[in-house]
Amino acid sequence: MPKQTFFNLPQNKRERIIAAAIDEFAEYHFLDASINRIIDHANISRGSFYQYFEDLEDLYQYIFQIVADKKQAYMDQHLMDQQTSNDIFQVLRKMYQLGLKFAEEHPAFAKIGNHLFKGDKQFKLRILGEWEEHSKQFFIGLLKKGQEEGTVRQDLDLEVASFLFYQLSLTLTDQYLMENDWFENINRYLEASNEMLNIFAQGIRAPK
Amino acid sequence: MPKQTFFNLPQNKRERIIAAAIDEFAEYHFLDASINRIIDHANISRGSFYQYFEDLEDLYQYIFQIVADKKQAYMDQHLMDQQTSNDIFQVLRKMYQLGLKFAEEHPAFAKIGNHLFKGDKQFKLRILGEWEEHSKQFFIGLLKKGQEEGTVRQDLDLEVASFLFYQLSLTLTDQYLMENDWFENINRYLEASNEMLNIFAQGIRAPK
DNA sequence: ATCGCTTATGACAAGGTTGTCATATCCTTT
DNA sequence: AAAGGATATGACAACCTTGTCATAAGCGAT
Repeated sequence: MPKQTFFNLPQNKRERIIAAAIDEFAEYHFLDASINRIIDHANISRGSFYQYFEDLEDLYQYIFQIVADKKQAYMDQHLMDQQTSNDIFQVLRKMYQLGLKFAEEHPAFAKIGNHLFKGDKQFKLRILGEWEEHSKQFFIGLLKKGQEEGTVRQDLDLEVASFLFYQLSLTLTDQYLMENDWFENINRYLEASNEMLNIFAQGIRAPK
Repeated sequence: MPKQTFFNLPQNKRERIIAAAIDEFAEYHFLDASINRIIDHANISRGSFYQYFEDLEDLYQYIFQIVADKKQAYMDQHLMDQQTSNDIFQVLRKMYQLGLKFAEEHPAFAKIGNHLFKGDKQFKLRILGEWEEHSKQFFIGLLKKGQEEGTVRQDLDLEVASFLFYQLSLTLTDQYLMENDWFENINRYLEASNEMLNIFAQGIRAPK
């Protein structure tokens, strides 16, 4: 957590620092980020930085919390507005869509997340803690529900399917943020996510 | 390409340097690798390094070529030994399997490739050139053949399916090399790759 | 053994990084 | 206005990085 001094700062200065940090962490993984670039960009002195934060990781955790909150709020908001259909295929479709749209609307935030997921495993664990495990369990729960309702094959390996859904949503966002890697534009990515879910749906659906 | 001096070296010294470089590039992406660590590990002086190589990228390209050749040979060898079935699902299954087994048998090599695929896009392009595009076209060709034979749905978006196959093989290897991320051991990964292909197969197969 | 080519060496410059600290400035309260 | 606490500053040490270069050592042929 940043020191009290940071929160005493005039709003505009605080925001300048936050903006500089977001830019830095969007471009570089935490382990490659530089305090020098941040203080240059934010126009504060080296000494000040250490008056506000313990070190770079202190700042990173603060920024990452902002990102995580933003994404959480985004998902909550948009998953609500349309009444949550009980169809698990609908839920998954919506999640993929929202993931991509969040990346489109908040590329810097998305890039920060992306660096974290792609980069050093130790660091990822330190920042995310149990989050990834929860996420995995969420997917498994969703699929289990599908099995109980009879819409998902009984013999499906839920762990594997959950791996598929989770990893592919990360890959999709990653590729999108990479810019013109596989697909041309956001719409093609949305199309692709849809088609992928069609494949999955047909692939895991119970036979009639 | 390394300078002539390097190739004039006594074999054992050359191999010491290659081994040190492989270790370094297996642990760190090229952009994070350090000449200092390599020369320490190889027990040569700083000056010697520059007598053998233009710079670190010169060495990297040399090492990467070794890795690429090794993998190519591995694939060729094992795709041959069992007569190549014409079934595209069989081919894909075998490719996933071999990818994982190569990573198991040659973890350092696999890690080097992995760093390349996960890391900086500019650098990846510089090293791989058109390779990724060829790879993509290979998958598309495979699927197109399936469509012509009537085993793959006509309305399948081949670009998306190809994305799926390509990215997932990378993800699978990546997760395996990360050690005990999703699945416990190599066998569980092989199982997972099989189950994933079952899902895909059912997902893209033409209706009877 | 001396000449000459090849190889080896580590000190060095120039640039980057982080964290500290003595000093200066600002601002509020008295 | 003066005192005192909070904030700002940039020089500095310590450590890393890369690439160069003058010098030294090895080694084969004459």
